[in-house]
Amino acid sequence: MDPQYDPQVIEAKWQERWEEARLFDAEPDAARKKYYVLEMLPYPSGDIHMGHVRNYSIGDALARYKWMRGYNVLHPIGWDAFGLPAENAAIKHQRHPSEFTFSYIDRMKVQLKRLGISYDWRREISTCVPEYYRWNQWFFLRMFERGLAYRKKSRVNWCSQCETVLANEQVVDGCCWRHEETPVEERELEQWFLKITAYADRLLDDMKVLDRWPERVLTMQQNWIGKSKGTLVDFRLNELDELVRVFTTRVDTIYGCTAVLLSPQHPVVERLIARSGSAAALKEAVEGIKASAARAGVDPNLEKQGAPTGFTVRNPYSGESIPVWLANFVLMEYGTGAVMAVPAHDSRDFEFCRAYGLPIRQVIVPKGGETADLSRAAFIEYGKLVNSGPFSGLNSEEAIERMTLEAEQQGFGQGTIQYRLRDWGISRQRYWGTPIPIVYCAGCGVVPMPDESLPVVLPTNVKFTGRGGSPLAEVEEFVSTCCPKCGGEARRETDTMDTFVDSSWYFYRYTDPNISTAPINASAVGYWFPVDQYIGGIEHAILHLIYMRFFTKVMQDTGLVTFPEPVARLFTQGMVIKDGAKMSKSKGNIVDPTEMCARYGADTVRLYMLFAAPPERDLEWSDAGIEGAARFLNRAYRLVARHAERLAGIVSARAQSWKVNDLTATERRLLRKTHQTLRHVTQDMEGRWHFNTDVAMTMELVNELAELEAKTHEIRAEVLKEALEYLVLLLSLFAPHVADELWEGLGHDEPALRTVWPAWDSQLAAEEEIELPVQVNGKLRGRIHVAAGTSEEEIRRRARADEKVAQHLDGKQVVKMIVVPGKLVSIVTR
RNA sequence: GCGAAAGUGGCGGAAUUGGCAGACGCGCCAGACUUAGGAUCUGGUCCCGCAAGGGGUGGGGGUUCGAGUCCCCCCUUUCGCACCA
Repeated sequence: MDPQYDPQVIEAKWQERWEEARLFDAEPDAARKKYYVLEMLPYPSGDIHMGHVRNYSIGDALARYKWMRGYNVLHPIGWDAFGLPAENAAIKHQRHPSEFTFSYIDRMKVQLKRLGISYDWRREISTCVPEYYRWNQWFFLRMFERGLAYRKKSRVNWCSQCETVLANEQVVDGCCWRHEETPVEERELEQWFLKITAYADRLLDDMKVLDRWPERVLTMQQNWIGKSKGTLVDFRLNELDELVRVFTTRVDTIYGCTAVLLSPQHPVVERLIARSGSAAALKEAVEGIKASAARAGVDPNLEKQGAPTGFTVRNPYSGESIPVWLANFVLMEYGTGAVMAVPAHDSRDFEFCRAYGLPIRQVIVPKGGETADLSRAAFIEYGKLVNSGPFSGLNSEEAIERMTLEAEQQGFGQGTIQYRLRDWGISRQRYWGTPIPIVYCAGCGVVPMPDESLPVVLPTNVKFTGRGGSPLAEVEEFVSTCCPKCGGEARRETDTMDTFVDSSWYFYRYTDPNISTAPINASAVGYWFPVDQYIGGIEHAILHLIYMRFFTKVMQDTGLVTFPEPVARLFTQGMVIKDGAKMSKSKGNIVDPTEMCARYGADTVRLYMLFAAPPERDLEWSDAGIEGAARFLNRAYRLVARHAERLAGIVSARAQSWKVNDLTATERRLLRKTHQTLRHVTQDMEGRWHFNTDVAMTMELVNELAELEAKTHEIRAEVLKEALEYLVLLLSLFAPHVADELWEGLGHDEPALRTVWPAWDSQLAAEEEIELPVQVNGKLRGRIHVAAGTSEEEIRRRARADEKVAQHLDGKQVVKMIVVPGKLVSIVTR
């Protein structure tokens, strides 16, 4: 074989061979155990980036390992192909988004293939083709039938950059998730929603199945769903016949309520203005609070502001009359849009009431009997009730129960559960997405398209003006249609679906990507599911990863699947950063993987991605670092190549056939390192996933081999071959092309992937001579060398006898001597 | 503010259960080969000290024969949530 390492030649050769051999094609096979490795599908933005490379390098190492462990491995890839960037490019260049999308897919596919990831390319899918998105429509219709897809007018988040609505999950810090500088605006729009809230409890409960998901992701989802148990209480207005309903989790504090606070958007506010003696002033106050509430949405440190309405309500428990105020921090979207202010026991109310001089009245005292200092802050913990009429003396927990019951019996309130989670708004006023299969008929109203009529195909003759509004609304042939029910004139829905719908079920489609009679093939899903390992970025913790779970639950309810959760194990990898910041065009700190592949080869880039940091942490790109990876592969290649020809015909000694005593000291040393490395990597692949240490150990093995090269004559060919073969197999997880080249050089016809992953021999891996450090009073004073299995008594004797140790023991009395087998000896003196 | 994770050489990082801190790689220093080197190879490289020795894992305290690792307090960074009533 070529003594020089030429990654470009080698990588082209093996990519071709793998493809010819259909090496990564997987078909269901009941006789074999399956393993489904999934990486998040990329958006075809035009170029792959280092984040992709990292993601796929991790997945590929796992997939290749599982193949060699005898699994039938499904490892697919596809394209999240609908979306705004293509449409924006279309507007800019006056070409169709599909042109961009497909040319970008072609281009990224070339780049992706250049990496040599073990994908079954036959299963590739693109979400923007009618054969795929018709099933989005199909799912929508199933949800519509079940009342899970519904239409309502509501205040929604509008991104002026995207020119469309965003779901709540897509708003980050008051700004658009794609445009971090663009604050979302509020608009009133008729929108389609998916009723994810109906699944809130199941999304929470089923987390117990997700025991191999990162705790962090589950916590984030839990917080997002935000379940809280509380009480609704009606306060009657004294001045007019209206109720103001509040939600509280602390009804036990209600005797300390000194005001009721309204969101400026609360519907009762209009009626208060109408009945107010100073309507103009009140109206002005409302507008002022509205404005400051809007700012509060963006600036969390904004001071609490409010204004009295001049109206009062009656506390249904105490009968007391208390004032009604407007407050900028009361959210219309959560609870009822009104809260009871208990300044003594809620820090926000405390801040508010103190600012406006409203009374602060303590009704809870600490359980232990100590006093709570209410001059600086509220006492917000549970405690014992005081000054609370008949409930005085109760503990908070008990009081909440009793007082809620009281409200129910008296008819002025009830126990309830509130969620922070809101329904998923999926309407987008854009073109490049799945048409919503609905028509509006003057006679029949909102009419779903029948299944047989699917797909509702995106028309192609669209003008991309960039003027905003749904482009489909401008396409008369699309909009005007017949009502499927009565045949009369009707108009089509012109919004398209959020692209997160596409990615909510794509991983099912991989199991049979071309099935045209149903969204998924139940028997293929039955074989391959659940996804054994999903790998992707943490940024989808509460976007994609919650939508996906929701979809599966709907699929379970419609009988499509039989399980509640699609992904058994999730891994979230860290970002690739440069100069301390995420790589981005705007920062100009992008390192192009394709360029790196051209310079160093894909194996080097991939190896570096795995070596530079443990996978869950952020990885700082280093130009010098990748040089190191390249050097290592060079060294490894040349090392194996030097011996390949001589060893090609030799049959390797699989470890078991050797008796340890048959080996020369040099052979023993070589095989020890070999099997130690094999042990480390194997154990790590089974769960810990610190690939950086796996690569480091493999480097150590190469270093050991290089060091022993001078003594090659002391190593039998079969032994050297075993060591080199195992080295190559280890390498094949991280740098598969060069590994296959070397594997072939060592005399194998089949790629390394077709080999059974070797088992380490614990006898060979064991150290026979152990160096034990000896501490005297906690300080390292000497080292002794003993054979493995030396008795403790002998170790004690040897430790004392060590010259340096003896010096430190001189004239002292040994109080204690601790021998930790295999670790150290610790002597304590007086 | 709340929650989580993290803090180790000049840098990325290692130390799986409380047991030799700094594996592996980068960088740097010295040397070899060379017309040349940003190639390759050899040696060195936590700090102070000629050495013996001493110090050292964000800071302070504690438990222990022994702490990067466990406990308490504090600081910093990153991420998530942020008036959720």
